[in-house]
Amino acid sequence: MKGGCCQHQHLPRAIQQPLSELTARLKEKSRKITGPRQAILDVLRRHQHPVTNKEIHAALASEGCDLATIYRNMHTLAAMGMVQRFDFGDGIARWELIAEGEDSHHHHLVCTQCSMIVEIEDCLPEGFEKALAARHGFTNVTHKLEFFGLCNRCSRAASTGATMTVP
Amino acid sequence: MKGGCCQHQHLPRAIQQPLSELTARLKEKSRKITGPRQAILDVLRRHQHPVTNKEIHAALASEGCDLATIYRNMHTLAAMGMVQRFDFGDGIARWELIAEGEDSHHHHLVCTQCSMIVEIEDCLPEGFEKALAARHGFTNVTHKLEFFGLCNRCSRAASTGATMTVP
DNA sequence: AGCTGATTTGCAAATGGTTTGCGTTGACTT
DNA sequence: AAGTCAACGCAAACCATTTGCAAATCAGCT
Ligand SMILES: [Mn+2]
Ligand SMILES: [Mn+2]
Ligand SMILES: [Zn+2]
Ligand SMILES: [Zn+2]
Repeated sequence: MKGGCCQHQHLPRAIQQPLSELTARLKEKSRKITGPRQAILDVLRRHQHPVTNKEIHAALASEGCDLATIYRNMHTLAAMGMVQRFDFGDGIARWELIAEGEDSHHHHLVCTQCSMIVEIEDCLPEGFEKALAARHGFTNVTHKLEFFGLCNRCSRAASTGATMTVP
Repeated sequence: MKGGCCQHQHLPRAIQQPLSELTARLKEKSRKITGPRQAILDVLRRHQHPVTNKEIHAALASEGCDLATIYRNMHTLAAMGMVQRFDFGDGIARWELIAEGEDSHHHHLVCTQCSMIVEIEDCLPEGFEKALAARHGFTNVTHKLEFFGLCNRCSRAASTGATMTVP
């Protein structure tokens, strides 16, 4: 196992954006810069992987706010194009901050055992989606793609029959 | 618009299996052949696209059963490998019958306007998933991939500014 | 700094899909 | 035909998410 506290892979997608830059984007769209809003953005800013509303809520230490406020803000931020929603098929929304003007489209590789997440930059081959759209007469075609499997640690644990410990 | 009542694309995936063959599979796995079970399988048998539990429930005409029974049976059938679950990101489970021994892995192209579904046989290029797994030290990697866009009819309606009528 | 009005929040209740407890029914074995 | 246990119906519970409403807060203006 190579270096660090955990073997989570941190490919920093949205390069750490200063909070000030994020609130500036709020102001541009004439949204109020409230306490909960800043706190939520600050949590997102510090996460490299998609986080659930509940996780955001838990991460709000002192400056906590109501869960409903988080749900409402994620909608607002998504409509503003500041966050992107991901679905891993468990019916729970996950969110990731989007850097200004960034092409946020990407995918993930999720360990079905320990929930470790790896950011994936690979995507469908060039033209794949376009050809598919043309073939079936569709327009504005996008896709959702997520990978699932056993991470290094979990597959080793499974093969040795060791008792799993969720990190 | 080429022939037929609707332009839904029916690429018959699970070739119409006789109900008797389906119940036989139940018997093999020593599961009781009940009324609800047969009715559910019969509904699935007649659908070419993923259906929700609610849709199955509605399709059960006279021989109706409780919604809870459908939920329980879908779990059972999934565990037996007779149905496969699909997720379109709206938090609603959708199910499709799997032919005996069939490789059920496939994807869909969904119209975000009218919910029309097209079955897609294309998949990731050979080796794509394997390479990704190797690169990140994962094993048993699978993926979920669904496409979304505007179908022919809906994109035409959108461009002409016509009032939409959901078929 | 104080006033004002629209936005945002907290709280609690409502939703909607899904799960579960429990007593009863009924499919299948003997 | 009788016994057994899976499966069912019904109602309540669960859980993520949404929503109504009154109170609090932010932003712009005097
Ligand atoms: Mn990501
Ligand atoms: Mn299908
Ligand atoms: Zn893992
Ligand atoms: Zn359509």
